[in-house]
This record gives sequence, C-alpha cells and structure tokens, in this order.
Amino acid sequence: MITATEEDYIKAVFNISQNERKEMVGTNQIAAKMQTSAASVTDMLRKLNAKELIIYEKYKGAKLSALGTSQAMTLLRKHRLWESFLVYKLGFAWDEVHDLAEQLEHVKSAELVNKLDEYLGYPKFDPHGDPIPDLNGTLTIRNQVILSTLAGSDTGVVVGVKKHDKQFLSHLNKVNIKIGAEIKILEKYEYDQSTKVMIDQKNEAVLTLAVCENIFVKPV
Amino acid sequence: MITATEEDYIKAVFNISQNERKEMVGTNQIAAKMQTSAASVTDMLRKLNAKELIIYEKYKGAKLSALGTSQAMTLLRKHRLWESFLVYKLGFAWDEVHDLAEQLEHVKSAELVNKLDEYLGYPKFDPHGDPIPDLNGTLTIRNQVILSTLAGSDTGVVVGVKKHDKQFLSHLNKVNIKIGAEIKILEKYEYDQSTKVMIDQKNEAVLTLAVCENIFVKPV
DNA sequence: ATTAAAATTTAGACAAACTTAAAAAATATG
DNA sequence: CATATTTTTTAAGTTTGTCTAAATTTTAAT
Ligand SMILES: [Mn+2]
Ligand SMILES: [Mn+2]
Ligand SMILES: [Mn+2]
Ligand SMILES: [Mn+2]
Repeated sequence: MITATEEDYIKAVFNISQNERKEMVGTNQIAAKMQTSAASVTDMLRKLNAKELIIYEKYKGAKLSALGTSQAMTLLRKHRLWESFLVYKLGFAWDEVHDLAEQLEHVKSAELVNKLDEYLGYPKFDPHGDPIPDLNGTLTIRNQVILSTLAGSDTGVVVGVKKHDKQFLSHLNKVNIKIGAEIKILEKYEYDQSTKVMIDQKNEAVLTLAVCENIFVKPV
Repeated sequence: MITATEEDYIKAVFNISQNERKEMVGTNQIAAKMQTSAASVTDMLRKLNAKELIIYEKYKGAKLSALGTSQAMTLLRKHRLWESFLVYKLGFAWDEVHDLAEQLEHVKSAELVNKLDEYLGYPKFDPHGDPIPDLNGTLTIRNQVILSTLAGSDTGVVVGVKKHDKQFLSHLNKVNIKIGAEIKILEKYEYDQSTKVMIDQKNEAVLTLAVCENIFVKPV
C-alpha cells in the first residue's frame, strides 16, 4: 500500500532526476518541488527507502529503485491520461488541468485508468506534449530539441513544454504558442538573449530566454 | 476547508437520516456505516459540530445543519455524476462504480463537476436510479414505492435500488433485474415472505423479502 | 588547511484520524 | 423502581505527515 503523498514524492524524485539529468536527487530539491520542509523530506526518504521504492543514503541523496520507477510510470500514466480527458473531452484549457490531475492521479483503480485510456483512443501524448506511458510503462520517444537551441532562420514545430505551471502556459496562450504551432527563428538578440520569431507564419513575437528554454520543438 | 473524511461523515449522517426517516442519528449507526469505532465517531461529531456542519449534543445524537445539508448535496451530486460517467461513458457495470465514486467525489473543483454534468447531458438520475442534485442542490422527486409493498398481480417498473453494495447489485444482475425492468407480482408466499414475479414478461423468479425491500418501482 | 556557507539530519512537537479499554449515561426489563 | 443492557463518551496511545529549531555533515572559498 502506497499513500497519495508517497506517490507525489516518488514523482518528484523522478521529475527532478529527469530535468536535471542526474541520478541522485537532493533533499532540498525535493523540498522545493513538494513545497515542504527539508526535515519532512528526510523523514519521507527514510520511509520510501524502507519500502524499497527508492535507494537512499544519508547525506548522499535519493534515486528511484526499479520498483519506484514503475510506480512513477504508473502515476505519470494516470496523471497524463486524466489531463487528456479533461482537455480533449471536458473542454478544459491546457493551463487549467494540472492541479486537477494532481488529485485525480491518486484514485486507486487499474481498471479505471485502462478504461479511460481506451475511451480516449489510446493517446500517445498529453495536452502538454508529454508522452503517456503505456500499460507496460513504456514511453514514446520523440525527436525534439529545446527551442532556444535553434539558430537563425531555423524552423520548428512545438511538440511540448518543459514547465506546466499556469503562469507559463497562460503566457504562451497570449503569444499564440500552442502544441503544433510552427515557430521560425527570425533573429537572436545577443544583448538580452531574446529571440524574434514568426509563429504560424502570421504572428511575430519576441520571446525571452526564460520562455525559449521551456519549449520543445521538432526541427523541420 | 473540509477534509475527505469529514465529507464522508456528513454523507453518512445524511444517508442514515434519510433511510431511517428520523432527524437525529446515533453514534453507533454512524460507526457502522463508516466502518470505524464509536469513539472515532464521537471525536468527529465534536469536530463537525465545532465547524457548524452538524448540530450535535452529547448522548443525543447528530443532525445536519443547513450548511451541512448543502455540503451533503454537493457531495451527492459529485458522487452520482461520477457514477454516471463511469457507467454511461466508460462502460463500467452498475455494481462496479460505487467504490470508485467514493474516491472521485472528493476531488476538489466546482468547475470539474459542472463540466462533467454538461458532458453527460445533465442527467437527472444516476445508474442506480438515485436523483442527482442540480447546481442548487435540488433533487428531482419521483413517484416510487418499495417493491415489497406491491400486492398480487400489481406491476411496477424498476426505478432505483436502496442498497448499493456489489453483492446486492450482482444478485440483481443474476435475476435480470435492472433499471427500467418491468416486474409483475405473480404470487406472494406467506410462509417465508418470498414473492414469485415475472420480469420483463420473460423471466420468472422468486425474490426474497431481503431483495424486494431494497428495490424501488414506479407502479403501472 | 581553515573557515565560512550550504545542505542535510536530528530532536521535539503538533494535528488528524484511528485504535482499545474503561467509565459514564441512557434505555430497557423484571 | 432497581437492575441489567445498550449506547456513548473519555482516556490513553498509534500512525502519517507536517512543522521549527538546533546539530551535524558536506561543500565551497579564502
Ligand atoms: Mn498528486
Ligand atoms: Mn501534462
Ligand atoms: Mn467518499
Ligand atoms: Mn449511486
């Protein structure tokens, strides 16, 4: 038996590990993501270690065990399928669904998530472009790069976002960037590292580095 | 802020009060429904009273306040809309959805439940025939009687069930009783209070009192 | 190599929801 | 009406997840 809180910690370890591209995750990083104290994290790491969901050594940090990774995949699958349902079926916007999925993902039932998957037609990606793990926990790998790595006159199609907070996604809405949008680099300004782009051959916009660093594109 | 557990207690008080047709609900009754100890119930009643969700006096029992009743309605609405979604959209059977809805009902979001209501086409009744409260908490009243009150050669259409446990509903599946089924009383046996019935003018069955007491029918 | 700073753990405490066992109050019975 | 039974409450303790403050370990900087 794994609690909802334990599930969220497992997911936090997985996400940080992916984003930072390193195995071992530190106590403070987890505390920041979980919006809790470092002391609470230490307690939880000890418990998750005892349950063999993570491998943890005092002062060294934590990484997911095989069991923990499979749990993380199950949770990601649920989270992303619920987000897909909320957007594709109920008509929510992509910047409104994260907190809801954060709750729905903890509903206990393998049957439910599989029925949901079927109902949605087995989607491969969620509304933010994140891959949805299949029943075996396998993720679809996609050819993608960070928008900020494109050079002048390169073009890419938006396939995903790195951050999922409402503030960031609402900003993208304002400049007409959504999944599937075509972005052509017009000019990169050295001075403040901002970039002038053309979106869907219609809208011109200047994007700061903070924005370009968090958008995944498929180069065309 | 009301916790999921508090919500379940509120619902228990509401349900018991409805079923037993009396205002004041006792500690032991709640303990039985919540599958917990009487001591835990006393603790919770005190807390709910402090939050003004119920009116409670030591040794006297509890009843819902106006605030508590509105909370109960909101929760019933969520529970029944989720059950409707699970059956009408995801294809679950009516005896598989109660425990799932018991979890889903606690997801915090007014927006979500209203979007769900719209998506389902504003159903008035859930898969068990229970009325779904509307946005204002109003229940559709229906002309119904308990099957066991019908006399010989009377006929009724099944509109609901009083119990929702899997055991009972699965039994109804076995004898082909579902919402909308037509039941004609053929003979009532004095000896063991069982009843011979004709279901949908096709299947003959003998129903015990334990079954007839928990089926709502609309007389025809 | 010391020392300063940052990261992490320990200690002690709290709230929520639960448990069992004992005490008290209410109700039923002869 | 006195007593037995049932119902309810109190008391004491557990688990989960949280907190703050203090101590310790690791890492970074002179
Ligand atoms: Mn979550
Ligand atoms: Mn997502
Ligand atoms: Mn519930
Ligand atoms: Mn129902």
